[in-house]
Amino acid sequence: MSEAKRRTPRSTDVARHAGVSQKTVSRVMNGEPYVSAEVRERVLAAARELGYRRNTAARALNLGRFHRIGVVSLGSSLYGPASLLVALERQARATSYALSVANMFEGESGGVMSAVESLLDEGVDGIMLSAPIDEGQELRIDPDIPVLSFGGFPGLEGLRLVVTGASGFDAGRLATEHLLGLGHATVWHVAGPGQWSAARDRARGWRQALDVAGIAAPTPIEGDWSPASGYEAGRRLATDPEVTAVFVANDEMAIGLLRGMAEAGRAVPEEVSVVGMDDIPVAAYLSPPLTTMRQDFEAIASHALDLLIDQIENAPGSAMRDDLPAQLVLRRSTTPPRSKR
Amino acid sequence: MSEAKRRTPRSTDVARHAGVSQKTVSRVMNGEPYVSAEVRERVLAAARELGYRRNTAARALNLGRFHRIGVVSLGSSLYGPASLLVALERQARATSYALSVANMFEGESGGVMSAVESLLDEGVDGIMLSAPIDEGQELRIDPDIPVLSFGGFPGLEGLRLVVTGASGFDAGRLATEHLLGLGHATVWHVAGPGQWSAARDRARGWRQALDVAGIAAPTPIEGDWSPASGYEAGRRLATDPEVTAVFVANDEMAIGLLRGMAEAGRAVPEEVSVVGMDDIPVAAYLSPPLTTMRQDFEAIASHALDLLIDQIENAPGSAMRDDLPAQLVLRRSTTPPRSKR
DNA sequence: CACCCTTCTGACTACGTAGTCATACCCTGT
DNA sequence: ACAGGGTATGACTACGTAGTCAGAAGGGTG
Repeated sequence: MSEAKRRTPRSTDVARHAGVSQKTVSRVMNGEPYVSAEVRERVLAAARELGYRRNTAARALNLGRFHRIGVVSLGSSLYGPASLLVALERQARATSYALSVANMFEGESGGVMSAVESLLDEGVDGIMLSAPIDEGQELRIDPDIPVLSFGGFPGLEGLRLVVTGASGFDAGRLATEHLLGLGHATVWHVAGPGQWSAARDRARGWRQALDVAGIAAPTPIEGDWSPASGYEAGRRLATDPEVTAVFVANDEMAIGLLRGMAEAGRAVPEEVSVVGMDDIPVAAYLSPPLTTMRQDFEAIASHALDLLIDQIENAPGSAMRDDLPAQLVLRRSTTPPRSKR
Repeated sequence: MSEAKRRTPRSTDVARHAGVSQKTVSRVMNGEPYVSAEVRERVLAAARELGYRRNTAARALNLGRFHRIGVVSLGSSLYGPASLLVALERQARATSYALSVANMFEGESGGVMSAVESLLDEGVDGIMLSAPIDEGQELRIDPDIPVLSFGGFPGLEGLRLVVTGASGFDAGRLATEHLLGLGHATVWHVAGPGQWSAARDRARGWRQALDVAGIAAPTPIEGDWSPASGYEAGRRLATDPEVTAVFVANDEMAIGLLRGMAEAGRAVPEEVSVVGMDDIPVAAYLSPPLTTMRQDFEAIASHALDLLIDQIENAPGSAMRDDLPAQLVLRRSTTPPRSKR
């Protein structure tokens, strides 16, 4: 092998090696019909031998599509968004699409738009808003490019949009029903930030379960997903003896709340039952082990990818809305209230 | 604007609009010299007006570079790898490189290679092994493509490789020195899986601190990063009254260990001091709040990107090795042993 | 004033793939 | 034997950008 001439092989090299035309190589690589088994085999052998790999850039240029989906996620290691991202990447490999991630960072204004911009610069065919936040400003994206958002909010008008829920609504509902089913008179709620769709979904589910039971919903306390805010909420709720059951919108805040309760001398679950959300890996090893809601991120990711890819390849998009089921993971932080034991 | 004709504008459209040649538009977009201020301004205005965006595919095809770095990460939501990923994405935006992530999943054999393959198919210019695991098999990657690994292991030979550490060694050393400094006779270690460079780095740091102090290292217990494995380790260590200080290789395992100790009736920190690693967000809200080691992921990411980009653009690579400092976050899970109080 | 050098601009073309279209071949039925 | 339809292959070309090279315009020097 002449040292000087070595460079990454192209389809013409494979073609020469296999004694066919470049176009035939292209056909084989794309699995097109109308190639004889014998030629297909020869081409594949030549490709293998030369270590041929299709040039993505040339492909994209020719096809006018990049086969790439951009995900706007959150620049944090919150378990929910991080897990969704992992699931998305895994599911994406089963498709012909690659994934690009752009994070927004708290405190940076226009975080979503700057993330979206960087994705558009990369040339993505569709955009996914994985942790949609209402920044109070309109989202300006070319209406030709499909957008999938996990939850809607004002400012999305005029986009080629698909909205899907994750499992927030179902989770909120189930968690609340579980606590009411244990005999608690009502259920308090420590919510996520109101600008987050995910937070609003969970709160809606909670409220609906109370409504169905004919119970007036207490004022929810709004946290920021952090353990610190859960701790604050815990300190506050601990002072009210009426509080016997709390649904916390994520496990990180629930951990903070657990500690707040402990410091205030309120025993969990003896005096206060707590349900978290996400089933983070450490949830089972807290004191007490945390009852929580689990989302099936693989299913959510797969569903979202299907919807978005369908938008990219076919239909000229219309808004829709659906929600996937969540699952209760029963541990020791919930129990019937004193009065019912 | 005629409805039918609208499609994404190309540089020739901008050129026509601004009354210059396509090449001049290219010059302006790339910030090349030898363009008069007046023309530059006109071109930029035209580009803005038309919503022009360079076509990445055509650019990549022409340049022969994709300006994309592939990161092989772990398909889990372990705090460490997840945080590094976030930091990498953030730092990458300051460069001209985009990031692609491919996760490997435990239990899937050849996980690294299949992740690498999917990155190479995307056409990345360089590869980063973010959580390098020794799978016991050689890594077969084209020696032309630079690889940066956070820690070395056998099987990387023959690659165009740069090795850098994260902060594992320093963290292990500092954690152990802290515990010895409190007066503990020795320090036990709950390590991560031996195939992980990160786990080995931390163990090396721990062992080195003991060596320097002239203390024989107890046999480390190997976990798998999960709270469950930490719990097992905790139950085991709790039975040995000699154990008064433990350095745990990540916070998730430390949480499991805390619970294992609690269930066995061993008080932390009164009877056993515990140092974790990572400073996960909930660490401050555990019972007791966890003393732990913090890595500066932004610095690690930025350093790694610099090294890899340098490899891509310049030097024909040589192995090197360095390590960044870690920082002790002092909380309440560590205290001097009974004998010294 | 001729010359050269610097600054600025455009025409032409390569990059590697897949779409379009033309064509050659083979089998089946009459 | 021949028409007709499916099968198999190749020549040519477009995709949008930036590199190369040629050349025009302007300014300073001997």
